Amino acid sequence: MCYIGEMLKKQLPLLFNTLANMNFSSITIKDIATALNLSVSTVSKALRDSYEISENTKKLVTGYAQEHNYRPNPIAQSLKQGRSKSIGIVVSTIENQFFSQVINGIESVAYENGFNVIITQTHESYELEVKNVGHLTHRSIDGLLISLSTETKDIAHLKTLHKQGLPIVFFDRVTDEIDTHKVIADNFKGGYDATCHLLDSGYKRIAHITSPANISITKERFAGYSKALEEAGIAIDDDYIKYCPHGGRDIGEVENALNELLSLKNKPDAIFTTSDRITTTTLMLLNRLKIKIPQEIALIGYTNTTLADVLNPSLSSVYQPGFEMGQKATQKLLELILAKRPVYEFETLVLPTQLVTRDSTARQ
Amino acid sequence: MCYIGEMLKKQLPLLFNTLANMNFSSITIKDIATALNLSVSTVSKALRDSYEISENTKKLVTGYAQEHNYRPNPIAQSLKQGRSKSIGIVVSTIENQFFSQVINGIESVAYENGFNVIITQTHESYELEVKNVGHLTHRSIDGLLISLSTETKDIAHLKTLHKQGLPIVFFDRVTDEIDTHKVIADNFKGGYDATCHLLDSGYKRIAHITSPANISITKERFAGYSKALEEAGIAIDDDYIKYCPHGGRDIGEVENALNELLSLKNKPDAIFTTSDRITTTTLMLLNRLKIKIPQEIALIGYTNTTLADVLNPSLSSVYQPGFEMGQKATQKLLELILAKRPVYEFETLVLPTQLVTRDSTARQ
DNA sequence: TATTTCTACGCAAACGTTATCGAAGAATTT
DNA sequence: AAATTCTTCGATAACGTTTGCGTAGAAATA
Repeated sequence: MCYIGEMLKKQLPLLFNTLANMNFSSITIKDIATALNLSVSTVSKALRDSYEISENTKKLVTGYAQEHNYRPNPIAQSLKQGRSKSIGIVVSTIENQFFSQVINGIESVAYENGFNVIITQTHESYELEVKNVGHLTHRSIDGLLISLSTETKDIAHLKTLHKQGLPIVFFDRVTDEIDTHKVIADNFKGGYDATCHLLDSGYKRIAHITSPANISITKERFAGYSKALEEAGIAIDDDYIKYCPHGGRDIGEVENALNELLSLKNKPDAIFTTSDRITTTTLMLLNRLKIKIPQEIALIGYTNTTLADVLNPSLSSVYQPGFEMGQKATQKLLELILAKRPVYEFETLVLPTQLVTRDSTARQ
Repeated sequence: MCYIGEMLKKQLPLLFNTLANMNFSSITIKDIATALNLSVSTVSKALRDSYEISENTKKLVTGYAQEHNYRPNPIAQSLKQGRSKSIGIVVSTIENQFFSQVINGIESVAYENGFNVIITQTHESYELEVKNVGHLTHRSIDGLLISLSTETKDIAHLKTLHKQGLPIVFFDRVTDEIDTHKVIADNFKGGYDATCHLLDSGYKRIAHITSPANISITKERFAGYSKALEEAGIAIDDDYIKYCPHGGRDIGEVENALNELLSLKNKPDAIFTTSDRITTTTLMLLNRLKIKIPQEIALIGYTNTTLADVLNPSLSSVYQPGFEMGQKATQKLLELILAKRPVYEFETLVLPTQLVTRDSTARQ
């Protein structure tokens, strides 16, 4: 029909390319081919340094490519090769500094290996987790890094993918039901150390506000807490254990837990909290209630905020190596992705936590 | 060659699909076509509800598709349509709560409209900014949301893309040199309000620790600071203005700024800081130096940390509507992306900041 | 010189879509 | 009954790559 239009299109491919379909990846292999009077396959092979191509034409092609800033279209490559060179991440929320540190670790390793990352957030919702995982896999990720949401009890959505062969590495909140690499902090020791520290500082009625019991970190940290109490000859009091259904996502659930603790006949003299949000929210609520820390109640908790030092009072905390966790998890995932043959040997890396004692647990 | 292998491949496409090329997007249009004895084009049109297809076959196809959980391969769609339904984000670091709040706003709007996001971080490095923008555009993003790094002075890398027609929306740290939509906080008013508050509280020697002068937010906030002082009849003292080259990325630069202020003959009695990192680092350093806040020096700063209330002392701050900024910026970007014809009318949205006064600026 | 092996390149198919066009048969109009 | 229009579908090309295979000519061997 529009002959002149077609003519122009042939002569000015670049112009029309940018104006028409908004694709900014400059020139294509085809452009190079026509410019150098070669076939696309020759150009492709030259760029990939194939033995089939002479040194002369290789130089010709790579020269022209560099000059015109050629970069292969990753979408086309993904389609052809069936892999996208990108990995999916599922965390509860990046507003949590622990997770943003993990993500920084992930990125550092991923970028180094030519992979890019796609970050999704569950906001502690099972439904969103399923949805995100679905989105990610349909965007053709090569592998998945996931920390389960607090709501997640059924992991069928992940089992299916795992069976289909999608490389998955769990970090932080893991599951026993899938056999693959996992990277976690030493949650048992974190809970144990925190509780021991409280005991050593003279506290005896130690409460525990934590995430739902179904997620791994809750159980592991609780186990450490229990062990420390047991060693000190103190019985576990169920009244002292409070669970926040959403891991502290809502202030209300922490408020309820705290109120229940404060209305006990035998009020706790110390609280050990897990999860960043629960910890900082508890601190805020205690301050709001004008309850002196640590004089009336001591507080120690898991948190990765860089502000622990400058909180009121400065907050004793269990710090997790988030950045390192991200790095390690990504390394293990890349091992799976790049493996020539199926991997059947999996390991669980346990990274040390760090107890930092500050004013909120000062000895009375 | 391997006839039996080929036979199997035809009969068990799904199995081989998953085992061979690791693509998990279940079945393809072709699978549906062969299963229903239709052509691929018919199936494609049926799925897209084309008028060319009878209701009968439409039902047949969509039924089969649902049953077998068909989902179009987004990679193939991207390649075909020249757009990827994804938008790129460039921020300094997601560890900064302000930016993670912005990102949450971005995601909320993007997902609602079927777009996914790719987040990249500059860590305040110009080099990384250029690199990230390059990566993003070559991954065929449909649009870009960017807050410039503190190091960025030359924006040639963005000008080129903008000229080529890539939809770009700036937020937070913007530039005059590119005419497009921008979403910023009312930085002038933020600086003005903060300074007025200090003046009202009786402080007179007000220092200012801020980001490099080349980025927009620095200038705007400084203008507000200046205006407030001017109205109060106080001359601007250059000795009181300190710039942190990396916006507080390194403790050292904040430490230098603070030391210089503290060694002045006429020490400031209050400090107004910009940027989350500078603010919290200043607080930490003052505490470390055992300088009483606000008795010796008052402190107010830009920060979006949810912990301002519970810092020691609780921190007066200028809060920016991060989530809303992300939402607005994404809405404007989607307008550009989805526009039928080129857009030439651009606007700059200015969102109100919120001054929250707390103990760190209490009246003396 | 006649045959074989290299060397260096092009053809064509494929990845999963979408879109243009042509066409067979049915339904409608003249 | 003949001509036209609808309806419904399929063949084909295209997006930008990669790759197996075929092959022309040069080089090496017999």
